Order: sequence, then structure tokens, then C-alpha cells
Amino acid sequence: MDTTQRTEQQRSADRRRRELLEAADRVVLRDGPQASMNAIAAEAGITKPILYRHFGDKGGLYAALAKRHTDALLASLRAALDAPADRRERVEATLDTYLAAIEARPQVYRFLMHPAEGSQSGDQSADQGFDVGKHSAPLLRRMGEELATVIEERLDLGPGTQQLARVWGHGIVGMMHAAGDWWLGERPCTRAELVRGLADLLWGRLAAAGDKVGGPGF
Amino acid sequence: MDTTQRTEQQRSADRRRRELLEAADRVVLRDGPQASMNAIAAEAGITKPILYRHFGDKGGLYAALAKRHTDALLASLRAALDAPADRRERVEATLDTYLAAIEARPQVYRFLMHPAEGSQSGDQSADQGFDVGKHSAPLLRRMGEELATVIEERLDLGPGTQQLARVWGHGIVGMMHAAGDWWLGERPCTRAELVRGLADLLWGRLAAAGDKVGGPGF
DNA sequence: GTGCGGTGTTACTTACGGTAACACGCAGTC
DNA sequence: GACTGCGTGTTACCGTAAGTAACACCGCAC
Repeated sequence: MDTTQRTEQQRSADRRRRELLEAADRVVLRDGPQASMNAIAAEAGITKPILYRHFGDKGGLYAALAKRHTDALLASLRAALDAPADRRERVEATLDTYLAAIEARPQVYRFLMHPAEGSQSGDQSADQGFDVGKHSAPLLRRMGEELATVIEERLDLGPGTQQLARVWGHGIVGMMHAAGDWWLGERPCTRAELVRGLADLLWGRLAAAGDKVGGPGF
Repeated sequence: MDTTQRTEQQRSADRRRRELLEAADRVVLRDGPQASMNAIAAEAGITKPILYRHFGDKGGLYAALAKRHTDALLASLRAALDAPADRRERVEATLDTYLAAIEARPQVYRFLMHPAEGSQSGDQSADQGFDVGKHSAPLLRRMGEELATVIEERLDLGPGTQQLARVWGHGIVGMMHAAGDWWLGERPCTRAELVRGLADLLWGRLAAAGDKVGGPGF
């Protein structure tokens, strides 16, 4: 069999693929999530069909591009999560890592979070298509699962630990995401203040806070 | 001046507008977020240009439709938030209200959360466009602000209450949203279990939990 | 009757995702 | 050296959907 030749071609294709992804990256960074396939192809110095040969469809390119950034971000988060410090410090470091990432490259972040996809004709299932979330940003899901794993590994939550860890993983990631999105749009405070506020929330300060004096009586 | 006539026409236009919104609602409920303007017009028994005369563009229709559902959902949430019960019960009721809503009408929920918009040419600001979040789902923002208001009214968080309340408002809403999205996709547990898990998280159980025995040593 | 504003239409343009069919270049083979 | 196969690239096209222009109908004041 012609394995050597195959691998040689494979390598070439992989290199090309990486080049294309880098071009796509530049365009997304410049144009945001609505970057068109034409624009990406032009940036790469080629034309559309090549993109389609490499990535199948726009979703494929999106997936490949997202995987790069998601992997990178997850690696950073994992490092923060695994740091040799107490739990509160680790949580704060993780929040800060995420927020720093979205602050540094908001366009990429937008692309990852709001892919703006839409499958046209095809699935005319007259029933109410219960596929909610299938099209949701995979980044959130992956981060949620990742965090769930860490929580489950580290914490002793008694019976039902596994399920509770997943709930918390997705919940905490969602908290981080929404707060980050809002913060990035309005910049109402420094990153450190935001981190501290969120960590306080996770640390039960909501439950511990006193009622406001003079409020509605209960 | 012909005020009476004006109002008469206005009323007619408003009625038409409401009819169109209801038709749009039905289509979105059936087809999900990728409902086309043509489909909506057909459902309403008219053609596209009328929709455009009423709503400007697709974003306008989206905004009007979203406002309806958002207002309705916010009213429910406010009721849960304002119920005469202790804080934990109110929090659980609020979470449950939201989750019940997205469970009942997932297509509408998807439409609200993933509008899949995209402004084509126009803003060619060569600089990195820092408008992240401008296109984000307004529902999350409104819920976040709403919750922030309630928190600020009710809780005494010492200095910086206002800012902290907003951080928490958006954070909690994001937690609710992401967990709900994940839950709706996978249905890993009952709604009540999810509510309880999230409330536990907000109640500081993350901070209180013990380290897992036999885990990495720290 | 005649202009005029509101409601409706058809028919079009533009843009984008995706594809088909064709063209070049470069191995290896007879 | 011509032939074949394959990967890489192209142009030119299709379908769909957003958005618009221009025209048609209708009720109503004057």
C-alpha cells in the first residue's frame, strides 16, 4: 500500500487546512461572526469551493475554528483550575482567566458564542422539533462539562454528586458567560471587581446577606 | 387637526400589527428561529412588503416579537420574585418559573435566545469593533437588569451594593439560562432536581463542600 | 368626479451558502 | 514521450432569503 505517499499528501492537506484556518481567523477577528465564506476564501487567496472541500460546509469551518479557540481557552482554564491554591483562589483565577480571554479578543469570542447558524430546508418534521440546544454554542457546553468533571473529581457532595456536579458546571459557566458578556458591553467595573463579585456570589453571600432595612416587611 | 381620525387609523394599524405578531408567533413556534419573512407573511395571509412596512426589517419584527414574550416572562418572574415567602423559596420559585417557561415553549425560547442576526455591510470601522454584546440576546440583559433591581431593593450588601447587585443579577440569570439550555437538551434530571441543585449552588454549598477523600493532595 | 393616504400586490435586486463542471500540474506507468 | 489518475484550483451557476421599487385597489374628504 502507498502509505508513505498518503501521509505525505495528508501532511500537505493538513498544512493547507491550518493556513485556511488562520486566514479564517484573521477575517473573523476583523469582521466578526458574520464573516462570509467568500471573504474568508479571499483572505486565504483562494476561492470558495476549496473551503468547502476542506470543511464540508460553513458549520464545519466554524467547528474547526471553534475547536482551536475552545481548546486553547479550555487549556488555560484547566491550568487555573489545577493551580496549587485553595478553592476560592482557584475559582477566582478561573473566572479571571476566562474574562481576560474574552476581553483580549472580543470578536473571536462573539464568533464562538453567537455562531448565527440556521439549517434551511430539510427537517420539516411537523412536530415541534425538540432539538433546543443542539445549535447552541458548543463552547459553553464544553466548558460546562469540563468544569463538571473537575467538580466531580474534587468535591465530595454526597449522593448524587455526579449529577449535581454537572448542574453546577453548566450553571457556573453560564454565570461566568452572561456576566462577562454584560461586563464587556458596559464595562461597569474592573475585571478584578467582577471576579470578586462573582466569587462572592458562589461563596454564598447571597444567602448570608441581610434584608434591607425599611424594605417590604418580611 | 384630525386627531380623532389619526387615532382611528392608529388603532387599526395597531390591531393589524398585533395580528401580524400573532401570525409570526405561530410560525416561529412551528419553524423555530429560522422562520423566514415569507413564511410569516404567508401565515398572516399577506406578503412581505407589508411586514416591512410595519416592522422595518427582520430585526424590528424580532424585537417586537421578543418584547411580547420577554414582557410576559418577566411578569411571571417578577411575580415569583415578589411572592411572600422566604428568600430561598423565592429563588427556587423564580428558577422554576423560568425553567417551566422554556420547557413549555422551547421554540420560542430558542428564537429569543438565538436570534441569529447579522448586520451586513456598513460598519467598516477598521478598528476592532468593540461592540460585543450589542447583538446579544436582549432577553438575558433585561432579565439580568430586572433581577439586579430586585436584589438591590431587597438586600443589604453594604457599600457597593448597586454594582454588586448588577453583577449578581446578570450572573444568576446566566446561570439559570445556561443550566436551562443544557437541561432542555439532555434532560438529565427533573426540573425540581435542577432547581434544587442551582439553589444549593447559590446557597454556598460549593464553598461548604468538603474535598473528596483520596483526591490530589491539597 | 378627483386627488390622496393607506393597504395590498408582483417583480425585482442583492447577497450568501453551496455545488457542478471544467482546467491545470504533477506523480507514476507502459 | 504520450497516457492516466488525482489533487488543486477555477468560473459559473442554483436556491433561498432579505429587502425594495413600482404599480394597483379602495375609501374618503372636498
